[in-house]
Amino acid sequence: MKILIVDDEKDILEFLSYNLQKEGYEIFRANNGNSALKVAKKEIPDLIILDVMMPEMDGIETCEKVREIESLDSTLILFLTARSEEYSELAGFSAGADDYVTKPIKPKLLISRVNALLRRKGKNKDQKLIKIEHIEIDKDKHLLLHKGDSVELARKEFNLLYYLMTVPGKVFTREEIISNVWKDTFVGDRTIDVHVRKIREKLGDQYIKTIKGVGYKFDV
Amino acid sequence: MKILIVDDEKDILEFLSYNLQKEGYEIFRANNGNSALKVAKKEIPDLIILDVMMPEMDGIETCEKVREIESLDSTLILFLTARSEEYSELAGFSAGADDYVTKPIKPKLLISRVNALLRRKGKNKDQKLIKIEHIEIDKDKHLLLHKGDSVELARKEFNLLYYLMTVPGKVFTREEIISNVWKDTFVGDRTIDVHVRKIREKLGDQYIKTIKGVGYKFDV
DNA sequence: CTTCAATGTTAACAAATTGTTAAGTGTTTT
DNA sequence: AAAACACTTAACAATTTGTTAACATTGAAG
Repeated sequence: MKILIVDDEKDILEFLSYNLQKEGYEIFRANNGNSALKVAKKEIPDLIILDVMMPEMDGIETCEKVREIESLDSTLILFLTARSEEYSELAGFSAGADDYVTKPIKPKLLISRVNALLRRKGKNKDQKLIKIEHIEIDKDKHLLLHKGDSVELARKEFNLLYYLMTVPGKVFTREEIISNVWKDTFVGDRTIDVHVRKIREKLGDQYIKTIKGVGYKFDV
Repeated sequence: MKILIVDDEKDILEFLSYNLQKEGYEIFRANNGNSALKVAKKEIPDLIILDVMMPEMDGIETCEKVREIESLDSTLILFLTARSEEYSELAGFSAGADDYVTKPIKPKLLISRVNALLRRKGKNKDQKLIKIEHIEIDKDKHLLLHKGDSVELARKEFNLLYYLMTVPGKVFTREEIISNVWKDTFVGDRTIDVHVRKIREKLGDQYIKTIKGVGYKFDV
């Protein structure tokens, strides 16, 4: 698993490299947007960790450019941002980010987010059982456990939730959701909302988060 | 272990009976295809040794008819054939044969083949016993125990329940069920429902659970 | 703080899926 | 040969699921 870390501060670059290397990831670094794009094209990383605040080309802009590169369309992007910065979370997501971590960085949190994001790509590729904190979903058994209790979901609700959980933290656009959960049938936008609502009714509101203008994501 | 030997030559019938009886098998005989079918239906042998070349109904035809009899679906069939005969090995196997021995018969070879075939059948015996809580199912003995009481299921009902119990909790789609329990015959969707209903009638409703839009699963 | 597009909510309706019964056919047992 | 049993299907009932329309609410941008 390759991770490209992009930050203009050497200390942070060091710090993140060290922590993620310990987890067994192969690390590449860049200290500005242009260099990041060059390395990314060459190495095709599985994940890019992007500092939002950088001189010249900032994280948002870099993200947008990455998203225009076809060979990188399965690469995930995670933003680092200071809580105080004027960049809104929304701007990041609508630029195509999959997740977001605020500075100051807590290594354990970051690593768990990175692991969650990359869950699908490694040996767990076709994993049909996903556990995230106190939520457990088993596709084969069509079973959803919430804090130990079994929760019954209808087929579409189940498939939708399962799809969101395949990459926790990642924002799925409506387009992605429709093409994956509905395959070939065409349905209106409100249909997704209704299903999301039904899942929230049964599981609680906190798990499926709406990113207005972008899509939905599963997060604990 | 019961073996039915079918040949129109009395000498061969004698010869084989003698040799296999020595091995401890219970032997039945028939000197033509029709008589073979009659005996087989009554005795349900574990193995049928069939001469391919017989007057009236030949071995291939007899084999095909045996394969149509449901109560004989776990019976093995071994063909005897002269090397010079025009019957191809392929024809035998596609009729549903499990093994093939050419004449002239070498007793040692035949016995070792018979032992091998029946050992394999016997071996599966142990693997085909599944216990889940207070339900116990034994495929070879065709036996189902529910809280210590024996419950009688018809063949298809039994096979269906057994199949669901091979992976408790897993949801099996109708497709999976049909291709595994019905093999090559094509039946309507309602057929599965009816069998499920009959099992529920005898065992109680709680064990086979319907996952609407997905399939059925066994769960305690 | 107002505006407006995006999303949330509800209830009604449509569609899909499964359950049930009974009847026909074939097989096994008596 | 009759009776009992097993299997399948058709027809219909019951239930669940999926979708939409209509309207309410939200929240980001100006």
